[in-house]
Amino acid sequence: MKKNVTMRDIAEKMNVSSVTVSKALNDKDGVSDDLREKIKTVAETMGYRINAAAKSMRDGYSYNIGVIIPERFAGANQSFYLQMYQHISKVLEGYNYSGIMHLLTDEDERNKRLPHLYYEKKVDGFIVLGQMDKEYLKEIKGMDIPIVLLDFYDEYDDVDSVITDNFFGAYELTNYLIRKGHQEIGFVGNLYSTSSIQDRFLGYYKSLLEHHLVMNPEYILNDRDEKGTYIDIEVPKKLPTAFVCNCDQVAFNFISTLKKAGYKIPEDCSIVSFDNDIYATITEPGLTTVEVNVEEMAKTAVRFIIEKIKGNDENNGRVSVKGNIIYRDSVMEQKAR
Amino acid sequence: MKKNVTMRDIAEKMNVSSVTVSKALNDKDGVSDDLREKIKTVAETMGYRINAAAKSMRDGYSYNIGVIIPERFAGANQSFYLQMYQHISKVLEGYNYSGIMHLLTDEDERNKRLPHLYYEKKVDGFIVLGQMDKEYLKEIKGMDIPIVLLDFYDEYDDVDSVITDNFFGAYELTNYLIRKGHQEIGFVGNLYSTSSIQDRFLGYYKSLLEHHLVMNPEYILNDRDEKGTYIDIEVPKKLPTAFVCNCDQVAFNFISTLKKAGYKIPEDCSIVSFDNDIYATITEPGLTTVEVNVEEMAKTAVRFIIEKIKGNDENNGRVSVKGNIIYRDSVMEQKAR
DNA sequence: CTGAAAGCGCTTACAG
DNA sequence: CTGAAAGCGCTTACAG
Repeated sequence: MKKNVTMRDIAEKMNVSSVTVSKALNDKDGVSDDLREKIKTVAETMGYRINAAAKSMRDGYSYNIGVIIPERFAGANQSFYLQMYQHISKVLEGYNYSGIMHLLTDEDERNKRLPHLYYEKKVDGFIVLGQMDKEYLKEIKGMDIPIVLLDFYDEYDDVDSVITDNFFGAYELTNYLIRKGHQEIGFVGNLYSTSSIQDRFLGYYKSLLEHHLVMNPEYILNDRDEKGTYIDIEVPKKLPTAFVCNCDQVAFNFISTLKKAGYKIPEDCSIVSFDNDIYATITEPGLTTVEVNVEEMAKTAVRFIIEKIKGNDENNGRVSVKGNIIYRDSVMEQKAR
Repeated sequence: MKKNVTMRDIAEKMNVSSVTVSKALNDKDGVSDDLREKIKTVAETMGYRINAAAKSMRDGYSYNIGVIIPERFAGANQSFYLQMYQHISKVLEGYNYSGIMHLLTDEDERNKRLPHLYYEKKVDGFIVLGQMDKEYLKEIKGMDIPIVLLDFYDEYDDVDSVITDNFFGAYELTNYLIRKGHQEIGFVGNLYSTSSIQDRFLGYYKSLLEHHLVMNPEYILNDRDEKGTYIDIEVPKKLPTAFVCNCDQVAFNFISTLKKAGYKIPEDCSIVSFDNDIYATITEPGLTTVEVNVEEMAKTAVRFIIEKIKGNDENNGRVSVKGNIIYRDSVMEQKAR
């Protein structure tokens, strides 16, 4: 098998020019159909494969997109961003692009060191996956290639971002509880920890307001410290009839705490949450939860970045992708009392 | 900010040739230290970034490695290969390489369609992550670039592979049970399903043989059908005092089955398993299990592929990476009876 | 120590 | 419909 078959090799073999070969293989005008077919056949036989580097150099695109993920979001039990990357990678293939993952270390983030992918012009744009230091983000925004933020947004609206509709998801989830007859509903999550939790809390709150239900501060439970480390959740003396938890893992922890305190789920207290990750299925009972539409988010982010690369510099702003409620057995109909 | 600063731009600005700029920036001989420093400074100021495509074309390397993962191994609850990819990607960066994930669809696998990364010469080699169809593998092996198999091996020894030491891990795990006084030890896993399970079974068996303990066929329990779908595990009338499960998830399922049958773990039956994934910690009690050394496996696979690309065509054969036993609370000392 | 020339493999703009 | 020329940005081998 010959190692490096080039267009010129094919051209020589067929006594045509390499220009004609290029046109034939790329389905461009300027070759007769007959010759085109012949060239394609010979190319196939000779095992011709295009040289991406040469093409890249010629037209100035690398056909690669960098996906920046802060390393702290890619730990052993956090597969969410890895799943997201997987979808991105898959969607990019459909555009003839490749996705290159870049794990951002805490150190590089602190020292504002941009990915080597940037310094080598190895990518045409970046999808930035996961909230990061503001100063670092500013640095990222200073690059002269397009970026799209994924699963978080910047305070300034000058850059596109694709996020889950946390607000609306929690709102729908709470509406569902209310339809099931619940009037006293708590929330579990540290409101000062992440933007997602805040939005979920506010969606929950809006639902309460809309139904003229009271938000009882004693039913707003903290689940983690400022650094994000989970803490023991303090169970109030008297329980509401339901809780909205900010994520499945916290729901899992909380249910185990409630069980130890002698409560039965969902008989004594209904629980709903967010993510539909593994914790939603291993909890007894299974959790009614909002599934994030990872695929749709990936598709949207990729579409935006490709558009920008193609030169369409329209600002898409902040786009929310709606999740779906997955119904399981953690909610019980509440009789009026 | 100027868009595309090239070496020539720097050269013109400084009244030297682009050859000199190239030498200076690449720390090659042939430039005075003084000039070198000046060039570097100017390059920095002008925001020069090397063009990977041009470099690639020149020296024939893409500085990319493809990582092929069969799509069925990258489902929502299977983050193992994604973790592995993440480590590969990280290790590659240290070699100035990038890892590009390619998800192999069942369809492409059936039709023996090679990754587009290959047809575009976009990668210098492939790490093949996860067992796949033999016919497809043959196709892969027919490519004219280096490959390394990761987490599985081929029946022929002509290609390098890096695997977990399943055999030795299960052997050590069983030895541990025996040291704890267990004499009747079962195994959970379909022996005809995957090579990993087989090897784990054989390691378990060797430990029994070495200690002159009987392998009771009634204590070898099936956990899945031929397609890999988990089935209800049939609990034997009389239990041995311990079981080696082929993975944490199965241990999780099995323990839940045993509990429902009224057994207490580890009092009535000790359990050990493999993987140290999320199931090892959510099981009550936590599982004593073998942790796969993902990082070391990634390092080894990357080292092999880079060596091969650099032209060292020494055959490394099949290399096993040892795991570590993580001790938790699923094993109880067994008093002699 | 410095630089002119050549070439990596492709594609576009232009001439015939 | 076909092809000669030029150029993308770099680096190596060679000449001075």
